[in-house]
Amino acid sequence: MANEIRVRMAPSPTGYAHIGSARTALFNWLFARHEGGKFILRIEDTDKERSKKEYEEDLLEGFKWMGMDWDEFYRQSDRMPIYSKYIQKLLDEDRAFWCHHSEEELEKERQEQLEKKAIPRHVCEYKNQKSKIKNQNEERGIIRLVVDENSDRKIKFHDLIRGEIEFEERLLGDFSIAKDIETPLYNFAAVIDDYEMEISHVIRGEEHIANTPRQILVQEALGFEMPAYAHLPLLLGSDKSKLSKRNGAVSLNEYKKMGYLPEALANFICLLGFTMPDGREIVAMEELINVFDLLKVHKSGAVFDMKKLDWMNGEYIKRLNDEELAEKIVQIQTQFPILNSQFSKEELIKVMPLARERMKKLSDISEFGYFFKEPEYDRGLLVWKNKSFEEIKNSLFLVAEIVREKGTEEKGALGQELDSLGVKLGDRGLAYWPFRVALSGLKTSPDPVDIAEILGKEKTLERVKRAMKLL
RNA sequence: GGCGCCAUCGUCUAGCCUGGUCCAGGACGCAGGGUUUUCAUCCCUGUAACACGGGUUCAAAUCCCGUUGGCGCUACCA
Repeated sequence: MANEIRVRMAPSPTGYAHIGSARTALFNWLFARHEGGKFILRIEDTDKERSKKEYEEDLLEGFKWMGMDWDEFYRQSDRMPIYSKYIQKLLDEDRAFWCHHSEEELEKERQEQLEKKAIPRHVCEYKNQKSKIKNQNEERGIIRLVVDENSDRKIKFHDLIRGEIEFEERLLGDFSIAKDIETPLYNFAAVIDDYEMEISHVIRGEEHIANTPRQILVQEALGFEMPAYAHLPLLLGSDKSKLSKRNGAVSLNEYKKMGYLPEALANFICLLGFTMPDGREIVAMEELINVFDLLKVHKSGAVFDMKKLDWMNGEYIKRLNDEELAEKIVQIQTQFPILNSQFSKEELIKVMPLARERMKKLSDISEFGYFFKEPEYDRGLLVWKNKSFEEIKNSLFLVAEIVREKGTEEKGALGQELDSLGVKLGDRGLAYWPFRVALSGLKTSPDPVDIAEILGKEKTLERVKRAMKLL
């Protein structure tokens, strides 16, 4: 039991699930599964003002969508009595004290320190009068941990990814651990939870490195053992700053809406921080679990490149068969409509062979609306190179005759006839282009013979006639 | 400002620990070409990087020191 690997993802429900938290969760999960340990999900909702149930559900849904499962689940808000017990203990032992400075006073002190270029810390005079004030809880204040401002000790810890990291204890000051007996602050609650849940490895984002010495001090005050630490590199926006709503950290839901496959997204995110030993890039989660190694996680931040995500998503789409791809499109259509026209799954399946290799995202199916609805287009589009309307009309007329005679079922036969028509007209494009535009209404689309096969003889003929009328 | 983390093509990275096989390899992107009625797919070619300066060494992307730069933290948020 003592040696069991236990890791935790501790998201705060103060916003929608986004790429950054998904990556942290994924690495925790990967490590736990690789080691045969436990993955614990803990919702850090002590900030009552900002935490929302709605966000929590989004987080849970997002993680599940990405394929993660968890072995244990907690909410900090359900554990308040536990924190109170420890806060009281620290207070009783004079390891912590009530600070009665107002926020204005603290803010003023901070400003002065900044101006004087002094150490930005709060060394509180109340810690020396603690016995006098101890019982006046009704007086407005905050609870701080006693930290030796004259210490010459360095607080050290070993980071699995970065090696030894150290901070000077005296620079910390008497930092806050709780607003009151009932309300713990992050650096305190996190330590208590990690201890109580017997977390063996704390794997989190690099932005938490600076919090670590404070948490170690709390551990020491309470006599807890230090867990192993691993700080993941940051995920960056294209401006190289931490990925946030402003530079593109859209919520997981947005990616779902855009038609990214969870497998592709998860695969891509994992590559932003970890490289397969053999260098492969398209890898299933199961394989990643097998070879995952925290020690090989990268140190420097990685820019989230949407273009490469698109490529990878396209690769995943290409690996799906007609039935599977159609099913995924139908699913997303019911939640976030991506196609204006009505269609049945059977019709969709027939379109898949043509659409698949042209799609990067599921929502790209919207470019194939002409399979389900007559296209609208300008008649000028029907014109191939510098040919006249008469020539185009004639070409269409001959194409219609071929379709009437050969039907659309046998692509080979239809294609052959079109080829010889091309020879007859002295220009293959003259045979193909108007036909293709008549069917799709677009200047770029699949081969008209392929479109005709899916549309069927009747609809194909209708569209060719309609085009001729336009000319 | 203080403290900390990081530093190879535009981007993701391999190589660095155990110096020579690296005038630095792969992927995305981009450019050009081939196939082709257009597009996509596919194939081929090209593009482009060891942040800088010192050292150590016969030899440095790799080891050491310094500089610069980027980012993070610096809350009665997490």
